[in-house]
Amino acid sequence: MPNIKMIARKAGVSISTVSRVMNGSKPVSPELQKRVYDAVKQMDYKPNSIARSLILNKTNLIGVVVPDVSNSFHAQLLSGVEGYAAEADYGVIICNVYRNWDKQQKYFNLMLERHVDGIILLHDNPLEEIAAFQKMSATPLLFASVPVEGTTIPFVGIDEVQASYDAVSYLITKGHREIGLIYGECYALGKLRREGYCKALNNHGIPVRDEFMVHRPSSVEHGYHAMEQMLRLEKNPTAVFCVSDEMAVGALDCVLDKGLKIPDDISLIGFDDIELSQVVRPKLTTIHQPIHEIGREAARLLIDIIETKGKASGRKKTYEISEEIRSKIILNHSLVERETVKDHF
Amino acid sequence: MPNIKMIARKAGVSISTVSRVMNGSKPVSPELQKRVYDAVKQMDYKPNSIARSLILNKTNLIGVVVPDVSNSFHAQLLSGVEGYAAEADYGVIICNVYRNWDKQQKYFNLMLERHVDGIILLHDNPLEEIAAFQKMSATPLLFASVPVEGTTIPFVGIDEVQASYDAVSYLITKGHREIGLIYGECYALGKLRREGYCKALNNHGIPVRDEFMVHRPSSVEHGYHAMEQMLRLEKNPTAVFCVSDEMAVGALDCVLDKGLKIPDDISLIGFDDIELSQVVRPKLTTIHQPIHEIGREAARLLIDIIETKGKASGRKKTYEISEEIRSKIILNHSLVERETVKDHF
DNA sequence: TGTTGACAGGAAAATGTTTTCCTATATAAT
DNA sequence: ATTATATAGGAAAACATTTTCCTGTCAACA
Repeated sequence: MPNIKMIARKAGVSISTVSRVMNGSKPVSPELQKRVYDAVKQMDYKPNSIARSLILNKTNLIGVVVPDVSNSFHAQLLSGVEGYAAEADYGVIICNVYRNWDKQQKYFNLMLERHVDGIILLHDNPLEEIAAFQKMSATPLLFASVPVEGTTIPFVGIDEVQASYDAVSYLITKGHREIGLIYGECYALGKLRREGYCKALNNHGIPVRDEFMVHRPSSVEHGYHAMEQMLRLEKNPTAVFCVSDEMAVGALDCVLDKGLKIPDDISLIGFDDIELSQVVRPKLTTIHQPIHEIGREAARLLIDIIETKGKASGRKKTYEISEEIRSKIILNHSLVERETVKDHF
Repeated sequence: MPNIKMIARKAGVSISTVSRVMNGSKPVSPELQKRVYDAVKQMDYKPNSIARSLILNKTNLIGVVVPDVSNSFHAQLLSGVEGYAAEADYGVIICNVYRNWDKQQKYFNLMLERHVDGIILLHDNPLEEIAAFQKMSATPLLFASVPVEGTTIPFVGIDEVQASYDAVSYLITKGHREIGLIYGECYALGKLRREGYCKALNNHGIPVRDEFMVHRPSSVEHGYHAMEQMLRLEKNPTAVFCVSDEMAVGALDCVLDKGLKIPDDISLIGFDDIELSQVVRPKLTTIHQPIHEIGREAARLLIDIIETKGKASGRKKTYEISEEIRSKIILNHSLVERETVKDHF
């Protein structure tokens, strides 16, 4: 692979000139420009981004810390991130923590060593770890899809409690009054979605009943078990709100296995609108999250922060303000009616 | 962030000594070692991997070129890759070509600029592009899950024709003689799986009929349409082999929509055993690929090649041999019987 | 005692860029 | 004509490492 020195020699100019031509960082006479371009083309020169990174202190790399890439939701989000990042000439490196939060520390160190320009977090990190990280490095962080409370770290996602509220209100509108909740163990998400659930019940004068709320890790299998537990109650709910489609699918399986019909015996509503929900029979009514879009916006905002931060290294004031302004992006959710909810009057 | 110089100063030793202690590249007296370790701990020093990469000409980064990360199959494979890579201290950067093969070129350039240590390809690349790439750089390549013919590039995956053969033989064993094939547009995969299909029919004295083979891009939706087309035949097949679970799920949907029963009216068998296949009703009988494992093995083999290559830069002979030996890893597939295939005698 | 060898550790080169600093030339202004 | 100014372009520093080369000390051996 040719390097800048070889190009300089071939074009009969100095190294500086080649650099200037490549980056347009200072005017160069047309004559020399041409000589350089010719040499570049002939030798198929590509600047070594490592050397660049070293001196510019910028890697054009962002890290995505993801609980589990093989999970449909995360994969889709990741795809959104990658899409925008690629357009903006950033590379994406993935840190799959396999829902094993201990790995987090290892990955944080890795990202520090690699001098990633920014990090997108896809799960609710313990705030102490975040704080510890921020103490060590100024690398911008951003939460996507998981709104962690008690931090000023930028966020992009949807209004979780409103979305849950909408889901449950919809069930109520359809005449349901005994409404179960199956929610996940993710602290941030679980709490907010449960909050929306309770709020909806309260606003419609329906008492919140503890036995109607079951709480499991988010997965198809746990959704199944959660529903099993729910069906052991003396009186079944007529509708169940599952806080993720994964769990909803498991719950659906369980209901069918018990010989009950959906939506005739029990209505079901999910959350996320992942691919699964359209494929399952009956098709799942659910809250749609613009997952891909969340990923894209997350990348956009993060890169924005990275670049304004870079520019403003002299004048700090302006940067902080502009970051503050755009530090929370809430995208629209929607309810998509499919086949798992039925009137109940 | 502290650098090696600061550590050296703090420990009262030379830069070289710090480096030697960090890497164990040359013996250092216990006394100085301790001084260095203390300084490292106190200042929380982490070697800058960029500077390292620059001088060692090694990034510990591998690229994965993936048609579509949000696709369940690819996401799972990626997760396998990342898993092994992380253990071996490699980072994974993703190149999502969105099934848009033009982006390929852009990504190849990007990887060259970034000096990735190796690349895993997850789709059947035009061989000319590969050849062009190899002309420009010695970066090791590897195909995972897609066996491209006519190249010596290492491969990790399953025996595609045998697997298809097994699927179709299974249907035949169950008494089916009119067996449809829905296969994808991916050239390498489509060709091999079709080959297995034909071979199975031939070996059992069943004529291959053109109208029983329909050919569409691989997706749920296209699976649906493919099945629609198949059902317009004067005489329907009694069983259909879909060359991917995605298509099978679409096909299943279509059959159900037409008011037919699965497996009573039509048997269906898929390929891949992605998450979907267990969640769909009836549950899909399919060929299981060890997807995650393929990813892991791909990463393992690639990294192996990278490292032996690095070591052997002096003596080239041994490297080439050892690479040749292990350049194709075929993992075991299996047939998983679920609910979409029924006897037909 | 003098010579050889092993070996710990430092100085400096090398990696491939960008950018600062400087020089020399050309243009404009007095 | 002389000075001032802009500007094209080169030399070299800087980035954070690893590694080669060298020096000096100490032990072993003749």
